[in-house]
Amino acid sequence: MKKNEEIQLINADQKFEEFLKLKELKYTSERKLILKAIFSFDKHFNVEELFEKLREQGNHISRATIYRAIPLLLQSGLITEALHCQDKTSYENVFNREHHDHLVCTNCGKIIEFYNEKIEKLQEEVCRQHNFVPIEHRLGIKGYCEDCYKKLKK
Amino acid sequence: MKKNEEIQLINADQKFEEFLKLKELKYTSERKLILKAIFSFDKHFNVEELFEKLREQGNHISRATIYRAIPLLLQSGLITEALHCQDKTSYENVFNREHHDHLVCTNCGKIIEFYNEKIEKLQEEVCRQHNFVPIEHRLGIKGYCEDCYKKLKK
DNA sequence: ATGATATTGAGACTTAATTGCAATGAAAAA
DNA sequence: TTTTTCATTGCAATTAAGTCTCAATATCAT
Repeated sequence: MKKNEEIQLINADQKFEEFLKLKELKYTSERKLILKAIFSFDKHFNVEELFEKLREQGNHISRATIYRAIPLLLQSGLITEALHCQDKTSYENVFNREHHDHLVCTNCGKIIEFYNEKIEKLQEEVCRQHNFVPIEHRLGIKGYCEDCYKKLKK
Repeated sequence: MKKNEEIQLINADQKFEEFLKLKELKYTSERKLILKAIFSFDKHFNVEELFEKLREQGNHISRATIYRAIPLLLQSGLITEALHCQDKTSYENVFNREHHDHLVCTNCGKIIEFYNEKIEKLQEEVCRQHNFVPIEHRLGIKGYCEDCYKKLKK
């Protein structure tokens, strides 16, 4: 684990602990290990991958426990549900990362992240117009990445 | 069925037929009935609702057939997968309807549609910057609608 | 250290979605 | 119109994600 990842994990750990305390829930060793495993992914993961990763790390934690931890991690804001790419629900570690939106290539699956300040502002404006209080948003644009488009044109 | 709905159905019918012909597939009576049933929904539906609707209309069409028709309808552009609101996958009839994005209340499930020209343009710009060719996009903002926010504040 | 209670693991269960297969039906070819 | 081909259908079996139950266990406030 890289140095800065380690620091992030410690901070995430704290945040999760505070969240759990607030809800009068317990910060069990299983939950600690799950959080740690999440940080060993580059970014995206699904439940099955998380289960496998934990086993690799020598910790057998039941799927049920993982499924039960997910809503807590979502609520605490440490992860979010990722763009519904294929079949399985997948999640994204978003702790201490900037918000961003996605361009998803429907051909090769490549994901390009982007952030556009103006779009963000306009969204806030739309919410105000409808007296809507936003929590989070997700913008996904499906299409063809440069390489795939070239291939397909041939 | 209202007059304009009828006309839309006829056009959708044509579009679906063309699509199937192009793929050397058959436009069966079952597929016709499924399309008709979709048009009798205000807009959103899921497979179970579609199955029920068909039964109400006196047509017993098996779930398998419906499940097999869905990808074709998606590919033909007559429907799209709707914002993943709760558990079941739901779809949206988008034939001849203006594109729009969604505000989704996480408390009561209410969906507010909106369209913002500037956001659309900015998205196109982002795509150009990344040499990305968009097919479709989806923007969903989760949060609290006016009523629910008032209730929660109390 | 103790006790109240949240949490865990295992496996049964639920439910959405897919698949195999024999019978059927659409539509191109004759 | 009839024949022929092969996509399509319905049913039931199957898969797979996710949830639930319950006895045993672990956490944490006191």
